[in-house]
Amino acid sequence: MDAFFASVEQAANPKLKNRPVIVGSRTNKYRTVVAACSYEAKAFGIASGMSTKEAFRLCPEATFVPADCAKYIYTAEEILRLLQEFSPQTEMASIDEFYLDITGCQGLFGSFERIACLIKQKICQRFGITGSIGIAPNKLMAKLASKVKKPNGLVIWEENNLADILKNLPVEKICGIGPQISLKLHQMAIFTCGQLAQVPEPLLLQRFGKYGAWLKQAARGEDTNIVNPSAQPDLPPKSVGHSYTLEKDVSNIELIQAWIGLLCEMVASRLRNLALQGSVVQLYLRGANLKWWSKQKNFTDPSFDGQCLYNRSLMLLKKILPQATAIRALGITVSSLVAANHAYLFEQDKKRQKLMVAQDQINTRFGDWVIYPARLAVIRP
DNA sequence: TCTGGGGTCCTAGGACCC
DNA sequence: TCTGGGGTCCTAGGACCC
Repeated sequence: MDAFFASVEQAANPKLKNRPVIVGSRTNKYRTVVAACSYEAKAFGIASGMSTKEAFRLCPEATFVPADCAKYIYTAEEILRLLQEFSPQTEMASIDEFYLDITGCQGLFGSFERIACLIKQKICQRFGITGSIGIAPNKLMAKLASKVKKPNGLVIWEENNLADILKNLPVEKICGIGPQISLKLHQMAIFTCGQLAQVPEPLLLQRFGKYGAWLKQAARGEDTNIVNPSAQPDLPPKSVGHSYTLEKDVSNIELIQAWIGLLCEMVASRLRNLALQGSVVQLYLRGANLKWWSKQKNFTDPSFDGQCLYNRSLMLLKKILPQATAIRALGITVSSLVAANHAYLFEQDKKRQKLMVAQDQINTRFGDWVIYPARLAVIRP
């Protein structure tokens, strides 16, 4: 999808149409970055990942819209259903990316090009937004092709043209080659996929480990991944976390603890909602100097109780705190997730379980965090 | 004047076991 | 007193994605 979050907001609110729109994180308007921006905003030089401060410097008249993830997830799932009418082999790869295996679908809908046009037309009619489509022999190349002509593009690559297309393509255009890998490749005087494809595999294996074999394949436009309809985002997650950048750097230990407590409650309530619990707790802190510290520990006994996660986090905090002074941001992630177990032996655990259920019910009914543990009151006045 | 928040996967080194 | 070879688990950290 093109500028997905911003496009959805523009489609939902006519006042935003044809205007520069910046979608940013809901929690904090000032210390945040651009999650998505409309093409009208891109014309000012605004891009995803840029700090909102910089974005407003480039375009003071841009409209800021806090991200409304529920709206985007709903739209994405509706788009998925629409795409499934064209091929059952449809995979939702992220909130705004989909893969369709349309092998053999020509009999039903016509040529590949016609299928793509139909899809674009239906999405536009139904949601008032546009997407860009790439058609190629595999997922890696289709994704690349889809980015060539944004927005509202359609690019078709044939197998026998791939070598020509890749010959002068910068390596960093390939999905999976990020800033660090491309820097290393540049240092080896490798700048294009054509050059990368010529490098002897043993050299790549030596420099990049098993990743080297993948690099060589990718540079040749090869990709063995198949469109996997079961790889839907509703598979249970492997970790659940929350992080938060504070309005101002904080040195007061009680405030830091309270923020950790709130994040633990947020993570715990999501775990309960997913019917999961986790034994590994990771605490990470970011200092005023932007340096990160993190500690994790496996507590073996999994939990979805905010109080328990909080106590565990404080043990980790003790190990980090001597190195950190003023804190800019903090985060909690729980992993090693297993299905939640509600069979409690002891009366106190049964009571605690009832308390958590009540807390979740109240917060679901009356809004997030109308009720929370009293120790968080210092940051939730 | 400072770059958020949600994830996944991989590697390396150390502790520990047989 | 010194020692190999196989393995698992834990923790830290890096790299990537949207």
